Amino acid sequence: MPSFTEENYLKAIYHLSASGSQAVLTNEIAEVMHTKAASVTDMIKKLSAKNFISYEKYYGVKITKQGKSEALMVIRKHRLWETFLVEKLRFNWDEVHEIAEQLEHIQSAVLIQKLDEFLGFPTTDPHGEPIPDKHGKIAVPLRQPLHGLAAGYSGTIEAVHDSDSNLLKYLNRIGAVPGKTIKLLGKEEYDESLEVEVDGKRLTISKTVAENILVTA
Amino acid sequence: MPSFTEENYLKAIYHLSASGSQAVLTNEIAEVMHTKAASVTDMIKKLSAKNFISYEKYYGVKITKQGKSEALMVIRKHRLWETFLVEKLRFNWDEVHEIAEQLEHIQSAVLIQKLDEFLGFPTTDPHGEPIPDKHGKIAVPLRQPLHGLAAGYSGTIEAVHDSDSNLLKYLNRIGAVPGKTIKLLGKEEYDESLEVEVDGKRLTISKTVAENILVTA
DNA sequence: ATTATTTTTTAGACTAGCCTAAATTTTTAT
DNA sequence: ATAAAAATTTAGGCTAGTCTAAAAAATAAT
Repeated sequence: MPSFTEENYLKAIYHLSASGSQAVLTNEIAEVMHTKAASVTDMIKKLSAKNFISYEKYYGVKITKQGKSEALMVIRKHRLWETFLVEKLRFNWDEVHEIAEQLEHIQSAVLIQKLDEFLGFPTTDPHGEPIPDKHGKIAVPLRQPLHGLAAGYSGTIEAVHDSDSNLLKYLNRIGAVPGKTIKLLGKEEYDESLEVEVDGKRLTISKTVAENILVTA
Repeated sequence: MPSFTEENYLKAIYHLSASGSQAVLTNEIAEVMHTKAASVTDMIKKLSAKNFISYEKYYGVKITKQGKSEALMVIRKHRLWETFLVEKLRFNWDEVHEIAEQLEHIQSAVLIQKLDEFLGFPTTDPHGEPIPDKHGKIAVPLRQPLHGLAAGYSGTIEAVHDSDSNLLKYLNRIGAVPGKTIKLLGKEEYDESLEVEVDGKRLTISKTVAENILVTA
């Protein structure tokens, strides 16, 4: 059974593997884990010995089937708990990430099964991210950052990145939540900010924000 | 903020303080923590430095106001989560202890407040134990082990000790659950087993079991 | 193609929490 | 009252996870 720390590393490596199909680099892991490269090297050796990743010195890391399965279970737990917190305990969507970071490490298969059932087997979490099923199967969402849409086109908001509370508060305020239609009216060349329409209202959003809004065309 | 381990030690010391009004001994702590006396001495020093306990070498340990408050918050969380698991997730009462041992360490005051509200501000957990309120106030239950009742008298079951799954399964089977009336028909001198009546049925229970059933006269 | 820079790994050290073995203090028994 | 036994503490060592500083390898630049 992996430790809390091992689970967090696996999650990070899984996410880094998803974006960018190359091997994952030590410094990339160090960055997202807010730790130093030397610490990452140590952990890499441990995870490698447990066959969660394959590792070649100075080259990088690839996640194994077993490692992916482990990571997906942690992600499943995280997203189910987030759903619980919002749907049942009436948390706002910007308040749940930190708490779910703790809850995702609770060890009990039957707990997660019962929680899933209690929630009515949800398929997405409050930020629109797909919830892996009990076999670790996850729907591959077809979507792109709002920024990638061509001017004049509309999209449906599928998901938003969940870890920044301030971003989520802002998105909530402007009504940019999953399910909503958003129209890209135009791009400003200078700073790549976007002119958009949500809920019949026109507004300008920065490039940074646009990159965190995921839409389907 | 105390670590998981520190919280577990504090809980143990709190419980040991409650029974027996003396100072708590190193070996007593070692026993309930399933650890060695040397390890306990180390931890005692740490908890003492943080003013959760007062400590005199070779004499023993007393819990401070601050330590008691900390322990009561962990107990509050444990009992609220147990209530959640049984009431909402439909766990049996003998399956929740281990999971609550993990959940009790989740750090978020607002989570516990919202959980409490979600559960309708329960005052006792599924085993009949009182749940401390958000200020750490706990109802002092008036009760005694069934074993202490005089022959011929009846009592209402208030609570049962929660940590042994097999005991709980057995108590459930014979109907000895909180709220029920139990009558002590007689004691067997030889092995101190008890003849009792629950649900109109007569049965014999061992001394060990009787000690774990807490009744009010 | 050789030097400079960046990335990664190794070496050595630290804290938390645990252990065993030995020393010390307290308690019990004679 | 002193010896024996039990309880407790100290000393030293272990693993997990982290760090800094230095060494080694890979990449980029001249």
